[in-house]
Amino acid sequence: MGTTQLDSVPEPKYWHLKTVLGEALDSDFAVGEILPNERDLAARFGVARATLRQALEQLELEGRLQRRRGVGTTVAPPRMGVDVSTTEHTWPGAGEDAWRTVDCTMVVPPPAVARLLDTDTGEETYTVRRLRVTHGQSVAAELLYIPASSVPELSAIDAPSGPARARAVLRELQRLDLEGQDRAVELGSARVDDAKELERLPGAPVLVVTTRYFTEGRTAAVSVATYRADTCRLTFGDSGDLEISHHNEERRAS
Amino acid sequence: MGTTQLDSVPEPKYWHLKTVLGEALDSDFAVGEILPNERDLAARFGVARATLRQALEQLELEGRLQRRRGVGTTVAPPRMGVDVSTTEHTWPGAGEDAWRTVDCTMVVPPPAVARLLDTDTGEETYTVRRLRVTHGQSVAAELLYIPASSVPELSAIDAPSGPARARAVLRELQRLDLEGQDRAVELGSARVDDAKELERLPGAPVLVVTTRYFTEGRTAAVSVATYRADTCRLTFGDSGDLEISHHNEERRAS
DNA sequence: TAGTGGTCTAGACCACGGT
DNA sequence: CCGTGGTCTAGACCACTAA
Repeated sequence: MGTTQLDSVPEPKYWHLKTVLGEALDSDFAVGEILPNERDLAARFGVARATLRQALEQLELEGRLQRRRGVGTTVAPPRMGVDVSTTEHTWPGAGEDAWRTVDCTMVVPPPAVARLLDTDTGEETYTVRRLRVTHGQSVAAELLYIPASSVPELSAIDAPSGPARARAVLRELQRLDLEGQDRAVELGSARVDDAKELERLPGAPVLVVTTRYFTEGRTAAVSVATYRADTCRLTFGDSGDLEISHHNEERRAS
Repeated sequence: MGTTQLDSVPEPKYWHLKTVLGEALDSDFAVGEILPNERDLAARFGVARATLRQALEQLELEGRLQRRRGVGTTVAPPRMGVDVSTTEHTWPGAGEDAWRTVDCTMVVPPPAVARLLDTDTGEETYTVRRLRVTHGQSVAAELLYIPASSVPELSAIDAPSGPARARAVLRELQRLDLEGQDRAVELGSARVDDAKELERLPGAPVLVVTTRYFTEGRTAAVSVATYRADTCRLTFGDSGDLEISHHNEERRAS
């Protein structure tokens, strides 16, 4: 008889639903296929729509579903691997990387960034906006903060904004010796401006990659890049094409 | 009068709530302090409890709050930096790293892992369970999959499980030449067993770090480590002690 | 036992995308 | 215009923790 799992800890409905739906996605649906709408699905499973939505939210968080208002819920393709390795010791914008430079403004960086830059809080920095596009999709939005002291040659010119200015700042950066960089990844939620660039709703889960660029023993620039957490897998190294599934298999001892 | 924000796109209540609460956290609360309970807060802001909860969920996702059933909602400390840099070319378990080895079982790896290992689907592998503890907190749970072919010396022994067995497998691994490793990070939700180890509810957001260990041109082992996304910031490099805030400041052009 | 957060319901209305 | 997902409500009960 073996100790058959006592239902001493009954599984929440949405959790069970998520499992069932996940299995259905594996067996009965193709990538891109649209699911029945939420009201129908809820009725079919005999739960309230809010409960069904809780399950769908989890599956979306795991990158298995994509939901768009006014359209419907579709089966998401596997996450794409996005290389964020730090091996190449280059400044941002060097060579032709995957980033599209959008514009440049003078901005007072958030306190946390100011702390990294070791500038006075309230001091403005050049702030370059860039977008990372891969396979025709916007996967990340970045803000690059560069204190004026890092690019002294630029201080004379007056018009401190616009795409041309952005490229000028990047060009000026590359004249410095890049001594190193370090990187951190954490979970965040998309600010309204990032959300718009990434074609997501505000608050959507994102992976925030913070990079410090060092030169002459100090921090010359700080980049805060927000990657779509639903569609991206960040890779460090030469494994951009490996495929990680999103299944939630339980451990099965032999 | 300046162009006062037309409410052409009215902000959702929960989003506005999140902003207000976030500011209150900065100014009026200390780390560890407990907030009023959800029913009181909802009443105070004149919204339904579900709406308030949506705001709290976002703040928790950003690592600013911690909620525990039966206890209350507290202000979370800043996320801790956890080093996951790949620079040290060592096998897992070498030296004294931050991992605590728990046990070892024979498990059929999930298909995605089997694909990385290039084993037959359905083939069992040694599976070592480890826990990463930092500052007295469990921050990550790992499953290390090692095909029997990677540690041929072990195949004779019979008892294939237990902590002693786990250490034996790791010891055997370190006799191999580690030629390289690569790493990927993506968002996931905690499986029930990981959730228990991490003292979180099932489905809690986690950062999944997948590492491949190479030897002799093939993949000798694959590690799948799930880190608590609420309390951890993964660092790559020597920046373990830098502090990134979780604020959602908007860009303010000068 | 009292109080907390977690789950669930059955409605309602809104914002958006396509027809 | 209709159908979709997104937001919101006002309840209810459950699971957990601590006194």
